[in-house]
Amino acid sequence: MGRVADVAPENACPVAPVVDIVFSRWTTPILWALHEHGRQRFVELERRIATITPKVLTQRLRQLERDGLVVRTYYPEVPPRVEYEISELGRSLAPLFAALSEWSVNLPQVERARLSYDALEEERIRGRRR
Amino acid sequence: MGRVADVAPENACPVAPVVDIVFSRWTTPILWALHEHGRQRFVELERRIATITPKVLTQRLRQLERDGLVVRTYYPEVPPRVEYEISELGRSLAPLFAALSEWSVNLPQVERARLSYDALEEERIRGRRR
DNA sequence: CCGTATCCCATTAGATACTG
DNA sequence: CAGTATCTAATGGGATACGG
Repeated sequence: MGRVADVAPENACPVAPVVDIVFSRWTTPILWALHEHGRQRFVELERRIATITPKVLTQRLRQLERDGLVVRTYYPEVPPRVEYEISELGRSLAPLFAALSEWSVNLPQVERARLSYDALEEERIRGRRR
Repeated sequence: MGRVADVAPENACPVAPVVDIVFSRWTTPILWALHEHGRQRFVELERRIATITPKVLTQRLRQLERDGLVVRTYYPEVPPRVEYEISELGRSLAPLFAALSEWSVNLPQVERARLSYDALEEERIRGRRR
């Protein structure tokens, strides 16, 4: 038996399922908005995230609701009112978001790494032309 | 001045840039593999991740290298040898990965939420047909 | 207000073949 | 071994219009 090939794909990276749930597209700003500003209506989220379209916002909110991270409450008034809030399970993500936020102190270092890499790239290309 | 509209898109969610860097597609299993099994060659990574194609693996490794999270070392031998390892900056992600790993205890709860949601959906649909 | 429906386009990934 | 090149398939998101 090999040391590598017998690792099932899903066991290769145990944190992958969590990433799929929490960091799939658009979910971070949505969860962040709900986490920071509490219970709010559809339009508020729409305005806060600004670049998101209602279609996509709906899709992602449904997904988060299905995963139990967000609670949707519908008030059958005229005009209708819908409010979204983070669930208890969603709130349990707080340490994760805190870790994420703390790591952002390293963003300048990433930026420097990129500049350095791009500079070397540029040099490599010019070297080839000679 | 509004309370919502004047928030710049990039400030709406301060952790978004970190997510883009660390949790873009395929980066999690790659960083995990390097974090868990240390310095290793291209083929080893390829075999470990199994479902990734060499093209995509190359693309993501280049991105991680450019962002300073991974270090690539080329040995001009025949046949050529290339080794990848996590950088110091990459290692600073450890607490983040730990938080992720800890949160995975909640995966069963997510699964239960999904089953519950789907059951209600099914019921709603059947209710409509009557 | 809170979405849905439809169409279209762009990015990304898979398949496959090939090279220094 | 460590990639690159090319083509194609699919997924997802934007624009727009409309409905309960």
